[in-house]
Amino acid sequence: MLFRKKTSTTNDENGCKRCKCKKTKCLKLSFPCSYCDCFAAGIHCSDPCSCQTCLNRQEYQDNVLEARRKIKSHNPFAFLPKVVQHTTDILSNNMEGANLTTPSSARHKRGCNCKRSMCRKKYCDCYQAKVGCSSGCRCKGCENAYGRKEG
DNA sequence: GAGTTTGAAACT
DNA sequence: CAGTTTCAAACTC
Ligand SMILES: [Zn+2]
Ligand SMILES: [Zn+2]
Ligand SMILES: [Zn+2]
Ligand SMILES: [Zn+2]
Ligand SMILES: [Zn+2]
Ligand SMILES: [Zn+2]
Repeated sequence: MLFRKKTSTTNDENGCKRCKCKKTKCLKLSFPCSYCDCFAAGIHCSDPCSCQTCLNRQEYQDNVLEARRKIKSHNPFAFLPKVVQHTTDILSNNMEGANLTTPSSARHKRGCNCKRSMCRKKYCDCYQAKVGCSSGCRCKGCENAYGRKEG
């Protein structure tokens, strides 16, 4: 087993996320889209990351924790260490539970809101997760290959 | 690799 | 809560 060349931009199977953040210092959330995936995953940036002025590192854990606290203050579910909850609908495509979701579904992730991609590309969180869209989605013209939203 | 498109996080 | 801004990833070339 030699080191594999990482030509792909997707995360490695080992958990490396390989972000490329520039303005957020890797201290903002992301599910996978938007902002830093490393920070959202609760891990520090690693070698393969191409981020600039990264603060998501052990040396700056003070900043990391501060950023986490700030986000948690608004979203208690945002960064719980152990995502024991049903992580949502989006991964299971079922919303009957529908309880919890305290403030405003907090970590939200309840469904996509695609307008132009028609849920046919990874811009759509549902498609990225390989699940069909559900009633929780507000997509328009849904064409999710894993299942269209009812309607 | 540079440039465009996209939708969610963050902000107001 | 809704509208706008900001942002990095997905995508295209
Ligand atoms: Zn980052
Ligand atoms: Zn990173
Ligand atoms: Zn980083
Ligand atoms: Zn979608
Ligand atoms: Zn969806
Ligand atoms: Zn959809």
